[in-house]
Amino acid sequence: MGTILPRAFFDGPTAEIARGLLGAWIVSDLVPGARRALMITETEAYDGPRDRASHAHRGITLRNRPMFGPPGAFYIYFVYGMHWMVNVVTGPEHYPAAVLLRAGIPEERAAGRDIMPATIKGPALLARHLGITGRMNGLPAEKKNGLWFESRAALPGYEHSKIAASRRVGVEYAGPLWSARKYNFTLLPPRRPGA
DNA sequence: TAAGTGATCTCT
DNA sequence: GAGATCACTTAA
Repeated sequence: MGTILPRAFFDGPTAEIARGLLGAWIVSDLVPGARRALMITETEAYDGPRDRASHAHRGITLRNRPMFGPPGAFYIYFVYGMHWMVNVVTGPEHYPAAVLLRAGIPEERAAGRDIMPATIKGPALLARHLGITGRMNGLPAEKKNGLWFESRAALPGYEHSKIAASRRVGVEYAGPLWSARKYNFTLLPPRRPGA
């Protein structure tokens, strides 16, 4: 059990929150019969109206509206006719920004193994693993909504993990300046597997 | 490397 | 209303 991250956690600079979420957990009661949790290992920041990689760059629309709303809510959208993407909204209300959740380690595979735990890698796979669909769009991350964030003790081997910052994935359309921005954050795995 | 898939957005 | 695009995944 961990401490639930309050809404205030998300009311700050987006890149900072994207880093802060690494090693934190997202917990879901959305899959019938089993609580699922992932330790977050990869995030991306989409920060403000000038970020040309962000859906909010061209102003508010029906789809991106949650990005303009209060921090700590989910922004979830559908792409390529089959995939759900999960973001959590950051920054002050009316400032469009969010953090995309791209990868995590499932707790059931992480516990008590001496092998390297398998990572759920890719935003659509992460969403599917946690049973997340568009019905969570715009809702705050709270336990009563079945999807929330927790701070917990680090997984074995991850106690002193470093963070790598690199370019965001799949945003070439944003042009050289914004696609080169190092807004992708990855929690580096331990040198040796397990603990 | 390319197909699959359909909502969304931008232009007519 | 039409056409292009897409913060991806999987099979080859």
